[in-house]
Amino acid sequence: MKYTEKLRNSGLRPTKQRVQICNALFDEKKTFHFTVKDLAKKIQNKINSHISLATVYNTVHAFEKKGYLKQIPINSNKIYFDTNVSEHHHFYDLDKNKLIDLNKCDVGPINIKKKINGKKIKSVEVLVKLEN
Amino acid sequence: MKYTEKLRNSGLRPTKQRVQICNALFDEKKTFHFTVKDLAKKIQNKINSHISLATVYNTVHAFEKKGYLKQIPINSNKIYFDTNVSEHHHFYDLDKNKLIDLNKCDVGPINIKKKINGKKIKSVEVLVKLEN
DNA sequence: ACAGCTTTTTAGAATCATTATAAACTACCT
DNA sequence: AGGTAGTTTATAATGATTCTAAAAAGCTGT
Ligand SMILES: [Mn+2]
Ligand SMILES: [Mn+2]
Ligand SMILES: [Zn+2]
Ligand SMILES: [Zn+2]
Repeated sequence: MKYTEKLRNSGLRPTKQRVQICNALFDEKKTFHFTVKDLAKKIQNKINSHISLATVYNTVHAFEKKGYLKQIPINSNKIYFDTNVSEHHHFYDLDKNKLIDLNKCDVGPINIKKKINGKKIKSVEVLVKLEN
Repeated sequence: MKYTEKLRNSGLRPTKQRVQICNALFDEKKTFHFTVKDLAKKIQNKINSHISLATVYNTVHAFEKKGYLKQIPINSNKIYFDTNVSEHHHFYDLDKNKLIDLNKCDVGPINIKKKINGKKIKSVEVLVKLEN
């Protein structure tokens, strides 16, 4: 199987559900943005067995912890995830309510001048809000 | 009253509740970050009358629409607001779960190279995640 | 001050995303 | 195959936010 090793290597048992979620997430030609609800629906349409919503939540969080997915910082009461885990940024179209990728090369280098004692920078993410 | 004109000028009737919310938000020496629940609690402690949580929600949203407050882009299922409406950015301390201001001058100029047809940029916000 | 009209406040209910529970099931090891 | 720890599941619980519709308050003209 395509994803059994990936899962096993990060200490996650390659269950049928996890492999199906991997298929939905990582088989696509293009990376994409999603909420857990979106993803669960997508999987139901793809396969004809049912995966519990709780399992999709659990798995998405496990994958995020392993770095297979990341969350997108945005002010919403829903959490948006990204299958593109490379360093990149986002446009947020306020009218269509849609996220659009900004590759790292689409944004000039970002220089954080302030330091916080004893803390190190884990990530730097830019959100560019768009209107008409 | 200190805030009646401000409210009236933006088409909001200066009710007792709105003025009290203004006091809690804008009388502080320093700007701050909050959730609506936080703010409601702060107000209850300050005054000894009660303001409905729904009113605090309504008012915070009205103020945001008028530009007196802004939301902070962060991946959380709670919405964080900021009384600092100037162009600035944020550190997010992942361990303490706390937001820290980055003044505009703490971050070098940000150059967005990509354009989206027919859209204009409303804001550019940076979130810098910190870990130990 | 008062009537008439509009906006606002309010308690409570409804909604919706997310997390917790704990029993049934499955993968893995020997 | 049997034992054990990890996983899935339906369902309940939680918690933030929004909705509702009736009561209260603000405003304008008299
Ligand atoms: Mn992406
Ligand atoms: Mn601030
Ligand atoms: Zn992205
Ligand atoms: Zn701030």
